[in-house]
Amino acid sequence: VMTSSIEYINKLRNSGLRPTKQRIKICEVLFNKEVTFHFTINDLVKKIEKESNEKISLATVYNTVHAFEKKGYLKEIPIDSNQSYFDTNTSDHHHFFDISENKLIDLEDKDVSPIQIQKSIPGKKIKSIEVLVKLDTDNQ
Amino acid sequence: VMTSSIEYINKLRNSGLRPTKQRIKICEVLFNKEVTFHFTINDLVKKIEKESNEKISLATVYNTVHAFEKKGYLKEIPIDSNQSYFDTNTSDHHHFFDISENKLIDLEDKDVSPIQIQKSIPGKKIKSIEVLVKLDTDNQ
DNA sequence: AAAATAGATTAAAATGATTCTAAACTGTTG
DNA sequence: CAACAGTTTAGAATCATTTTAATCTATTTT
Repeated sequence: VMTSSIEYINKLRNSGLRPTKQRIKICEVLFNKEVTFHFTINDLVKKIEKESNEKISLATVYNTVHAFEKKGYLKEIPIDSNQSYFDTNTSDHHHFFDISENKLIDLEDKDVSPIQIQKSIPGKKIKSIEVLVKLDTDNQ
Repeated sequence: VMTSSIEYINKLRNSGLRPTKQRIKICEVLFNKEVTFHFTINDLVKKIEKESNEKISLATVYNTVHAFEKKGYLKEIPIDSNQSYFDTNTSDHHHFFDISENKLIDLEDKDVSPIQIQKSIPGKKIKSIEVLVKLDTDNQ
């Protein structure tokens, strides 16, 4: 899916985010793909450096990723780690986490039986349900 | 459940861990309760300071918690956060995470419908399945 | 179209959780 | 008791992330 930067500019403006050079570049790296993917901030910085000549400050990458997350263009995936993982696939779905390779793999909704929670806490409502299936090498 | 330190000494010895003064104290703080609970390293340090007069080095607390986790006496719960959460309840169960209060709540096995994963990855086997249900304040 | 302003970017410093280091200490074994 | 391996410790180091405060830029106002 080749998306022209005009579309990103509109997307950003419509979200109340100024379409800066840096944000447009980050949109291109994140969303100008036919496939969704998982990344850490560190991965993203490397991807940006690789796919463009301009250097973007680390603080800007953090700011932008958080802004995009807040707008719902990215999802953060909680993993047992001290690093944040993000997903450009913002649809409702769960994950495998391959421990030996430190890699996330999407589980489609059809791959996981529907989850029902029979307990509720007064005054609280469910915001999300996330399943993380950890995988290990199978040396049987 | 009042457990005497003799039992912890045996538990530690049987696990190949030397029963040091510090480890026994940490056992008392973690396991000498009729209820299980969740904690961060920071919580635990405060608990130790409160429940005893001896000061334990932060490095020792980290070492011991990781040693206990490896032995299966503690479980780490992955949360979207930069802090590690641990659980003294090592049985198979899932969690609520109350976002506004930053607090974990146990879900009993009966509270969650059985989860089946229909996808498999060659050469990998499932090590764990964890459900995290995020809760938000219900201001309807 | 220039001026004003609100928002964004930046490098560098600060923070905070966690890990490492290397020296002193202690439980265990012979 | 001596010797050894495993532990503890304070403090330094590390690493991801956030903050700071100055500079810059997109948008709005004039």
